[in-house]
Amino acid sequence: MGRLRKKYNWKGRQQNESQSPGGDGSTDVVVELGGGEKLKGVDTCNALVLPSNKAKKKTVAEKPISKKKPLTKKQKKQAGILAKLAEFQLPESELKMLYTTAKLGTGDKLYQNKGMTDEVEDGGTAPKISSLSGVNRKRKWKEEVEEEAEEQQGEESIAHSSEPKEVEKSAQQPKEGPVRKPSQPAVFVPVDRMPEIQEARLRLPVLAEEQVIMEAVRENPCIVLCGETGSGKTTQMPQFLYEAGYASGKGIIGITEPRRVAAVSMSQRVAMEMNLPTQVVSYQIRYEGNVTTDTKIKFMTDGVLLKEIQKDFLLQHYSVIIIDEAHERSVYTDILIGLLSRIVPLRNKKGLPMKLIIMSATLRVEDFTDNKKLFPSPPPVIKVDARQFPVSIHFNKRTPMEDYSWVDKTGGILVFLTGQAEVHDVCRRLRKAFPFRRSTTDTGKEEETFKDTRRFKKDKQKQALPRIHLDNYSALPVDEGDEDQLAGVDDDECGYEGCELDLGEDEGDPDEKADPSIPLYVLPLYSLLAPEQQAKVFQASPAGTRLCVVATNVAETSLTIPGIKYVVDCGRVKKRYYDRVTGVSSFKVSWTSQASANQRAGRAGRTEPGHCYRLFSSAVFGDFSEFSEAEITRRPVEDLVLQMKDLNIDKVVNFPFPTAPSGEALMAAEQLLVSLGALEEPPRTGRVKDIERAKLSCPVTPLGRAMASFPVAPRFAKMLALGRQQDCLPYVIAVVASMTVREIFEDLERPAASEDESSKLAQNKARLMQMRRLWAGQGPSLLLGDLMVLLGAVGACEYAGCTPQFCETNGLRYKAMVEIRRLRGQLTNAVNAVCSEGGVFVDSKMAPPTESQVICLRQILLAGLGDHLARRIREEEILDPKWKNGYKTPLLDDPVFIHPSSALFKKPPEFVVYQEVMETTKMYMREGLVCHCTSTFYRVAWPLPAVEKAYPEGLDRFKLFAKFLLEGEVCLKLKKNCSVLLSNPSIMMKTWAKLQPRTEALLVELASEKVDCRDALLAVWKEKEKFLLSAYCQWLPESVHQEVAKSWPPV
DNA sequence: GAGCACTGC
Repeated sequence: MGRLRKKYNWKGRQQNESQSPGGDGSTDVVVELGGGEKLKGVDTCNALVLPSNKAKKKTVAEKPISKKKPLTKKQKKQAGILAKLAEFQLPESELKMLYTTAKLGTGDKLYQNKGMTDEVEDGGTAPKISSLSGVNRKRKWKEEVEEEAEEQQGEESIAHSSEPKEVEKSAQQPKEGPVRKPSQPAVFVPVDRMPEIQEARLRLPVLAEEQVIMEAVRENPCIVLCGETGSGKTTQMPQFLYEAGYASGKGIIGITEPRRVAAVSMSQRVAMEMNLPTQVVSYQIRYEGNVTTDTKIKFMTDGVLLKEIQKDFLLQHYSVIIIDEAHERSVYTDILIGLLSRIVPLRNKKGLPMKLIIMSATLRVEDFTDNKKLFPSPPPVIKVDARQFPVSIHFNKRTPMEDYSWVDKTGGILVFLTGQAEVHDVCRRLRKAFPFRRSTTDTGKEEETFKDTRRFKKDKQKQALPRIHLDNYSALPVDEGDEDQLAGVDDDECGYEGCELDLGEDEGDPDEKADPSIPLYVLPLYSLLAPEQQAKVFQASPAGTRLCVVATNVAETSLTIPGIKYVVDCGRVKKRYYDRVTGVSSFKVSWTSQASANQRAGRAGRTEPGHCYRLFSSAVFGDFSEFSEAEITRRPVEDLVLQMKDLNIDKVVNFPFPTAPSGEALMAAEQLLVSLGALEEPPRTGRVKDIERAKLSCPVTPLGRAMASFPVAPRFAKMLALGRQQDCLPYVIAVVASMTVREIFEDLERPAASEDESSKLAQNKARLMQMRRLWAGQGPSLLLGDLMVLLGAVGACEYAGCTPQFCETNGLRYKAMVEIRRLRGQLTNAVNAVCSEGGVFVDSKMAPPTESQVICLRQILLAGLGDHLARRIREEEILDPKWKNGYKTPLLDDPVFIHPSSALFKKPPEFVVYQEVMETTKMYMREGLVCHCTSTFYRVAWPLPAVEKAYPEGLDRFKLFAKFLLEGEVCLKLKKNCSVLLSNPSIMMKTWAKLQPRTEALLVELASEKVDCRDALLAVWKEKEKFLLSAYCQWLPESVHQEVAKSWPPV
């Protein structure tokens, strides 16, 4: 109890008690709980929602201790002063004005108005209290005002040690003006929280550790904070830092989240808790944000901060960076940590100290702490408890290997499966097993469900699955369900071998017994599901039913469904795999990790004690890997490498990755970037060792820098960089945007929820096929293959105003189209930023590309995908009947195929370029583009058919003609001189051609008579016989001049 | 002749 009083920032935590005018403590608890209940379903916060009985008890118990006891003595005194001072207090409106003027002066005054009622006793001298001496503040906070700057640079200085030395330091610090400030503050910035918020905060485990955490922050440049979901770290850590003055100077507090929704909702949540406007607690995500010059706490997605580092490597705008959800090990998070491990010491050296706080939900932090390359002296790890309710884990006695999507155990509420198809399959089986009848409620949903069942019955029969005793289900009284009976029926239906094993386990559990008696309200949930369908899981389920969400991994991290008590976990995940050698992608289902299984289980304990049913045995669980691998080790890294090169990190191998990508992956990235012209070509001569080393440290080129400024994959960035030709940029932007956004077309194969829907799906399918043909165009536009379909779809959708209706009738995914629209906007800005005279804009009425634009577009697209070329396997090469219609690629032995959904499927061209190869039932190419190229291709040296190229306009026209003339293509008589030419004819086309008198002479003469073709030349020679002679002779040694002159003109 | 989990700039 006494301990609580001494806790760091105890005053901050209790201020509501003393300040809220009418706040009487006793009712607070009730009020708070009421409020908490209201929050149900919102769950924007990991911690503050859904107070439970347990939480209630805790609060009640805690309250008299934490509040009343420590307060009475001092607080009373303060309250007296407060009251007195309040008489002189300015009205809120005037305070607001002070707020802005204060901003012009010292940062310390900035916050006075906020906590005025609370902190007035300090009067003009801002309420500065050392964040560290906060422990003792109660005793001596007034005397210690000066101690404020005590620890300015004192990474080493200890909390309460206010030795004379330190005080001296403090005296010097203020003089330094701009250099002192935010990251080593010693102020206490009051926050005016609502009483109920304050109350709720106090229950958070992380609050109990505030002192420890803040001491660690002050003493160390970097700390690691571990706390599971429910600890409150995400919402509270920024507040601790704010109160400790880390946002009082010029620097602000930055927090990165791996998802946009989290960044937005957390900023709103924290703003609400702190009673501050969103101009002060703001967010920034890819396409939007509400950051202002007043922003002090900024939530953002990790990619946003990475882009900011490109603009200002030292992140001088920030005094603290918090990396949230670091355990997820997203690539950007990993890169950020690596970069910040270098930025933080640099900032300290510069006298602009900065703090780094890495927050993780698991204790797997060795990759950060035991990595000497990353942090030579390991950062301290602070662990915080989580306010989670216990979850009983039930393992299967035996793990069925064939199929794991059982129905009999889904008495729970949240079911984890691996993919859309499974989700829909299990949904319909559950609906059948636990029919949801609308007798008690209203709406026409019953019908839907009924039809649904019928429809799937048909489906089932089609699939020749084991017989189903449908009668058993429908006859089963809704309120008399018996688990065993149902399970038995289910056994029958699925015919799973392992079905017999698990029923006994649940017998003793009264909760379980009751489960099947309630009809289930079954909802699917996965990422690609339309948002309005997704939203259903957050709405109240119909009366008399029980919510059962059948979900993929979205429910593990991205979406938190309120009120989950039971979790059923199949123990598997579908993951994307890349073959590092061939670049082929595939999806495979595999066991998940222990950490991930525990995370899934934890979803059952958010509101009350829960249960987790694992459809695998504990032995199998024991074989799971402890954690999932870091993403960076499982995917190509060319984008990351380019970003790093742009930051002048040439030797990417030496980068302090928390987990490094493989050498192969780095090498492949470097090679691709060189081939795209983003990196300088490494030397090919010299010592082998040096050559090898140089291959992994190619510096970035100017083109590479431009590419790095485009927020898309390097291949696409290259296309954008080339896009200016022939006014193609708007098209390139549209194509790149649509290739970047995944799943543009609605999945029309998915099972429908009703007959209405199913007929609609069929209709849409037919229409989409028709539209695809239309979009693919005719004649030359067919050469763009599927990209023309994309371009057509995007153009048509935009033309129609990008409405949900248009998308629905044309089989387009609305969310994807909106994303494309925003991405087009962003790319347009990015392109204009690099090349201002371009003046590109997003045209909602973009006309289809002209023929010459199509040809140009094809070349541009090929520049980014040059190595993704495939050649049709000729009749005589077919060694296996399966190779029919197959294509050969440079890197794969096996043939690849055009996907049946491709515009090119029916007329397979000789050559195609593809975006990627994905292995499903076959190796399929995605997004094909017809391709003709000149000369030979790649290391396989395939001869490629020639293609007509548009003759350039302007001076280039004459340059090109001059080149052909010199090469002997225009007048065959000149061919024999080719071998003695003083310069290579191709230099005519070089930008520096002007530097050579002979190029200039030839060009000037051709241009003077407008000679750009053979006919024009012959016409001029008729008039002027000696035309071009002297200019041509400049290209030849004198020894042949006479002979040339003799036979001039060479016709 | 079709089957793709999940994210971030």
